[in-house]
Amino acid sequence: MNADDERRVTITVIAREAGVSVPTVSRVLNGRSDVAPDTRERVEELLRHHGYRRRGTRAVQRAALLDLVFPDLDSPWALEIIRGVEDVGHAAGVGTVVLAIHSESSSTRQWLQNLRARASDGVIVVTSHLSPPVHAQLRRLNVPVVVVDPAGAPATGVPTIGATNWSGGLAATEHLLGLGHRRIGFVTGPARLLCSRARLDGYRAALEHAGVPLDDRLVQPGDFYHASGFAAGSTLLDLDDPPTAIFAASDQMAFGVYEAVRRRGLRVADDISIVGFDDLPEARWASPPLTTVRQPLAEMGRLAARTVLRLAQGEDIESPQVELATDLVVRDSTARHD
Amino acid sequence: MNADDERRVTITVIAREAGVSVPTVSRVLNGRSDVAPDTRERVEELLRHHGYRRRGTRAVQRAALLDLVFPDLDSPWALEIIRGVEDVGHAAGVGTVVLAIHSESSSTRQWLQNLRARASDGVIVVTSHLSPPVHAQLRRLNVPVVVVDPAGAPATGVPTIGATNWSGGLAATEHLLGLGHRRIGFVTGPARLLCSRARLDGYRAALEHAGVPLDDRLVQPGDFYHASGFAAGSTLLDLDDPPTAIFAASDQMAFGVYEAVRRRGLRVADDISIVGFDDLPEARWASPPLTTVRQPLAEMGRLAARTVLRLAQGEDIESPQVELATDLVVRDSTARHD
DNA sequence: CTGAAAGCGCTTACAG
DNA sequence: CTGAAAGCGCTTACAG
Repeated sequence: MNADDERRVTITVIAREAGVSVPTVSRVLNGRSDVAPDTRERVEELLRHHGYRRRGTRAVQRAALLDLVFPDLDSPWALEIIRGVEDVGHAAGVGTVVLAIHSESSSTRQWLQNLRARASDGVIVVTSHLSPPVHAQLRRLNVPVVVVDPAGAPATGVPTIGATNWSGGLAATEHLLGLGHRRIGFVTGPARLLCSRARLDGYRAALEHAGVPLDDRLVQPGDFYHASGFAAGSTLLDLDDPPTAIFAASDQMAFGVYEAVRRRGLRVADDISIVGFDDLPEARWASPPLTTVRQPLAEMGRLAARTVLRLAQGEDIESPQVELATDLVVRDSTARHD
Repeated sequence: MNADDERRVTITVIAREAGVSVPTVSRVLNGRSDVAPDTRERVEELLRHHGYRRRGTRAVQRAALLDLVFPDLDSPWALEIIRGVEDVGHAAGVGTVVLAIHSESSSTRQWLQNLRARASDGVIVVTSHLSPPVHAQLRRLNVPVVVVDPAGAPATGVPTIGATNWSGGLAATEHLLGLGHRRIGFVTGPARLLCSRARLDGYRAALEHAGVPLDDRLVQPGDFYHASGFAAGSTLLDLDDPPTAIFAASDQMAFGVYEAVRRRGLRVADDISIVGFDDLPEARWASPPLTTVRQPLAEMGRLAARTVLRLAQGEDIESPQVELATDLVVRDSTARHD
């Protein structure tokens, strides 16, 4: 970052190359309306090409900063990602600004303004979608964006970092099949999220491959949160022909299923096997410790931070769409069924 | 923040008042060594008095930023506080920079430099201690500091925000006594932390008041983490005369005790009552849901953010040392013992 | 140890 | 729509 800082272009350079005056470049930068379209375009092109970033006085150097944006901060999930990003940022002398945009677009506008004033080096967006105008604005400011755990099809040109959700769903289900389970319940995530659909498809693929017929009643909807796991687990357990194992598409929902099991005087593992998805630290603390599909959340955060910092320095990245491997972690919530 | 921004003093003003040149003030600001002691003192006094904060060009206005410093990001605990701080910061248009300093002092130095470049408005330190030189440096930069959950006696003049740990320990123990328990185990936190000692004293006070003799073997050491809860719980359960209830000084340790109970083929509540401390979201997700002492972590974060922002604006705060009320939340992990 | 001078990157009136 | 001019707050040589 340092060597680069020295040779960083200033608006003086841009102005010279564009054949305009310094104030004109300043106006483009500030999104003023009183600039001729061609002039604006020429200047913007140059800004982009040089990777211009505002620097105060020569002496008052910019502080390195990274924005990490969550839809909400209501899951232990978020902390794992924060940890990964902070880790890499910290080592690189870059501060991590954490924020939850909830769903208000007004706060997004304010954030963009703040981000601009801070001259953030990059943005990491988790799960959520930023609207196209917001993406356009970030592009204008030449602030690179990386998406972690993309909710849907990624915006063109935006690198994404996810996990192999389909393989994870497959592995979890195969684990249960391997233990002799044939009636396996599944608690889904929100259908609008790509990762939910991939996990469900992995579950289905495993059953199909094993020649186990699909039973729609065994697939219950959830939203990744605890309460929905409890509800879905209750429904499954109260079926006339209940499953002998339940695979929940998130650890939190798996804990909800635990409680549904307990309420019925049953025991996890002994009476019914349960598998989760995420491998939050909580999975190890559950009683019994939860068998789950590990998603390397901290590592995803680390990779996202590294990627966005490289982009900020104008370096190329190898691959715009990355999926890190999931990994089945077998603990004590699953047992053989004969 | 806006009205204030306009009348914010510049180094030119300070220089004039101190009867020195602008470069001299600049040197003091940057901690250069080549300034006469009296000059430095006079200038620093003035800087402090005016609440000087660096501002780029008139136009390049500062971005509002807050630093939230954790020793580590390894507990769900941290997320609750982040949430509270982010909430208030966000509403005020202030970004929240989250960081974990682990224990390396080298990273602290780099952070200070970064913080200075960012012109952070304030620092919230959680649990950990900042060394006196660091405090001095922050004072020089005129950056206000607030400590959340103070580890020990607070540095003079630094506001702290904690919880009523003693009352919480008392309430939890009284709850168990009220259910008829007489042999009540206790799993401590790290002895060096103030909050650990307060919780233990609350436990002792309740027993004493109830005329229940203290038994040292019922008090087992822990460090707030899961593994220590499991170990301490195991020790307690294997006693010749085991307790009928265990109060763990953190939720995470309570979950460790859950597992020790399960491993022995016992059932939480039915066979042994368990109480935690914190009321992390996880307490609700445990099976059975955990009876625990609620610490309003998010609220503590919110108050810390509000306090530091007020200090940043030169406003006074009512009370430098605040303890928010804890609250016993009774769920399903405790039952009557006859 | 200190100041006068020069300069930095940027922005806002002010003209045209 | 654009530039020449003035100015901002700050810093770094350069002298003494």
